[in-house]
Amino acid sequence: MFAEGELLRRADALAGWSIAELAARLQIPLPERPERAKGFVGRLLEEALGATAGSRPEADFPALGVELKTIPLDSQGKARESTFVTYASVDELCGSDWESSRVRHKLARVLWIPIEARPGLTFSERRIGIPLLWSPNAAQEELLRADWERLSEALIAGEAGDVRGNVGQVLQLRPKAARAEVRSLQWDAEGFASLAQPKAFYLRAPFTTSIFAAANPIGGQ
DNA sequence: TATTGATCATGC
DNA sequence: GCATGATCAATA
Repeated sequence: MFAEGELLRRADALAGWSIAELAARLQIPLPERPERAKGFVGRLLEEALGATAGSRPEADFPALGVELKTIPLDSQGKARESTFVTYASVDELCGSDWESSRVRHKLARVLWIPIEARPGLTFSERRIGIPLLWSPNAAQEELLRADWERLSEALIAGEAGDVRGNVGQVLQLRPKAARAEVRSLQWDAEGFASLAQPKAFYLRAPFTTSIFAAANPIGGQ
């Protein structure tokens, strides 16, 4: 396994490539219907950088503790989408605090790879940007912790897991399932089971935008 | 048009 | 079914 610096160097070397060019170099065919290939760009970058976890519940680079995330940015550097972090299960949140939470561990070290995005762009037109190796600063971590605690409490308290996506300043809980009617077994604080809609933590787009803005102040490229 | 809820593909 | 990777698309 290589070091963090080597990972960043490899990611830097991809900047300027388009998604189509990178796919061609890796001999990976482009999806015929891009609108149905939601995870394609993320998997392509995993492949390009040698991530090992695949679909296993691990960091993408276990030896480094680094999580790889692609993020669609528009021409102004604004994130176009929220960022999936991890599933939220009531029983796991019950005995957990922020320090030991999966959200904190997932976000402890993230290699962000911006990908040009705006409606109508093809894979040939979507270029890879300059990567950012990030850990939350004190202010960012405080925002995340406050939201995580609020959302966790709300999820645990909610009888049917009725926390909506409008709660949370930088972090939110949203449904995450193949279909809207999917329900999964959850246990509450007293150990009672119930069926609830699976939910996951997401980073709100403005927060992700601010990560790049802070790292790339006005005037920087 | 930004946000929230829903969905698509893949590998066990 | 669940966790990985996200983006689509209806709604507010």
